[in-house]
Amino acid sequence: MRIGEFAREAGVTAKTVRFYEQTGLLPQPPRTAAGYRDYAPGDVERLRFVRSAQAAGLSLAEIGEVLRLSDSGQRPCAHVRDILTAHLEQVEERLVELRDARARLLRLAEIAEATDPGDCPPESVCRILRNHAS
Amino acid sequence: MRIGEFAREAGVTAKTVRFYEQTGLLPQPPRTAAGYRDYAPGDVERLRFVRSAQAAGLSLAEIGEVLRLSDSGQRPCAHVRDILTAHLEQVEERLVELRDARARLLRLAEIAEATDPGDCPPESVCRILRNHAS
DNA sequence: CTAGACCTTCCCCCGCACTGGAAGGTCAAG
DNA sequence: CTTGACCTTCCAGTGCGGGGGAAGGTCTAG
Repeated sequence: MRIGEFAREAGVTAKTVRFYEQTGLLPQPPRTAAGYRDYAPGDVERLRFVRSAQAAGLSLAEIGEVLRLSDSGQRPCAHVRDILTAHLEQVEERLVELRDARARLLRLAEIAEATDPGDCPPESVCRILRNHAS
Repeated sequence: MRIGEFAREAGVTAKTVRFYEQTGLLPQPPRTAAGYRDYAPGDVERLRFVRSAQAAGLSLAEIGEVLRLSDSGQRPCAHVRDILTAHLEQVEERLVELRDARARLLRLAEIAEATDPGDCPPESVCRILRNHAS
């Protein structure tokens, strides 16, 4: 199986596969006589794992840690649990920030509705956006 | 007023001020005989405007558009409203994504709780993270 | 035999908003 | 006179996850 088909099987590009190999997420596969990468059908699972871990919000570095643990024969379960917990906290924090941002934007939109361009003193850039930094 | 004080007045660094000048957000100020940037006290308002607009979620590019409109004598109100509306939509979308991500993480955490390392077949990397991409 | 689809390595580039550091000039206080 | 705080320009790097494209080799169908 050459790199194009291998990549398609997991829904990524050949570029991405080479990149993952370069960063150590995928091992270097054997090569054909012509120098082409030659993957076994079963190799796709590891690539798919990378994608689902990514979909769960893990960074490539974190995925690399999990893979290295697994490759060294350990069960990465505990480490995975830690990572998931940390990510959950980050997501919660980000949700709070985003809700704040939404509240700010709604407040500004309200001000924008109530603002007549004629009211704006010409010396300021934009009344709507002013002085709401706090 | 030299750049350090000017920057402090708005809560940024001198580096940032130079960067804003370089990207066209701030005009080039006059220089002293020694080549130092020389700001008038009133110049701080524009810098503060940049920071509050940024706090409202606008990118520097968007802030630049608003400033250019304002500098050309136009009222940027309508444009500002458009930008705010677009940002509100982006924030809503992002909130949906994050809520999905949280749900995924909670599901995975549940699986992690219920998983005994002994149950994991050695040939897969990590059962917790597998096959939950959808 | 040739077109075109695929593969290789290589190096640089994207966005975003800065930040770090080198090498040098300037100014006020002690 | 020296120290140290400040300023100047210029170049390069950060993090993240790849993407663009050149220059060249290989394979397969018609």
